[in-house]
Amino acid sequence: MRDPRLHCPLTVAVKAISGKWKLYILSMLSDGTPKRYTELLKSTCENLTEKMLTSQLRELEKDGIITRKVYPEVPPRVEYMLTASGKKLCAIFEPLYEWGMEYMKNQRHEKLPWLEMGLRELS
Amino acid sequence: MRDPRLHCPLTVAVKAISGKWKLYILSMLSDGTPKRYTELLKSTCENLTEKMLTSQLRELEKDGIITRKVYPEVPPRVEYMLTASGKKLCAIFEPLYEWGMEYMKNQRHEKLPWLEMGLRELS
DNA sequence: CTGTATCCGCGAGGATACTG
DNA sequence: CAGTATCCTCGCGGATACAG
Repeated sequence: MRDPRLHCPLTVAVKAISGKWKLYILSMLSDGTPKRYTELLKSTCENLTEKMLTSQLRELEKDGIITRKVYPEVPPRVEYMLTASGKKLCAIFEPLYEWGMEYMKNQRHEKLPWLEMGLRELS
Repeated sequence: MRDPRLHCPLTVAVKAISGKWKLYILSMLSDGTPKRYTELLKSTCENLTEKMLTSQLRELEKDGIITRKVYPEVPPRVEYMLTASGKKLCAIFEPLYEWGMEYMKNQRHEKLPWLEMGLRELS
């Protein structure tokens, strides 16, 4: 907490979504239906490892963006979903998404199979 | 460009503002008046080094978010300002800023001298 | 099924010195 | 004034193995 940038709400907000897999997780949860651990782990073709998924989920939970619900069953079941704060956050993604579209057009990134894997458009 | 996340406009947008000093620079430029190199370097109490400032400015320029204008004078003068794209980006910061405020309230980060140094509120 | 526990490589970011 | 050029540190993220 020495870094005075962390006293800026804007910086804090950006940091909260800057983890490598956080946008992916958030986009998965943004449809409102709870998702299980394995569900999140498997629905990306990339090698999102268990350690990474867990660490990102823990940070999002600590930041009050998602909730973690454990069902006392065998085998264990854990579901993740957005909090009210997390839903507000996802709502802000829309204009950012639009900006990113413009950006990519201008930068002429290679032809766009953008959303065909994992990262879905936020409704 | 192997990372398929980079095909997602949202991810791309967040990456574009994720450099350590980019929000600081953008907030400095957001009032519309051009800023000189030294001006940006000095107006933070933290040790933002020349190398860091330069690299962040270069990336923002490459991403079409800011422009760099060199005046052929002695001593040299260089001014940075937001592009149209950069202004659109800064406009999106407002809701993010608001979200960050709520976040900080809930997290009870230490009492708030947030903006007293460097990072100013975006108008 | 849903996680920890280690170990490690790599690259963003930092310190310092030098320059047109 | 407005930058390069080097070198180095540090921790994020990845690979793999193990556990309740």
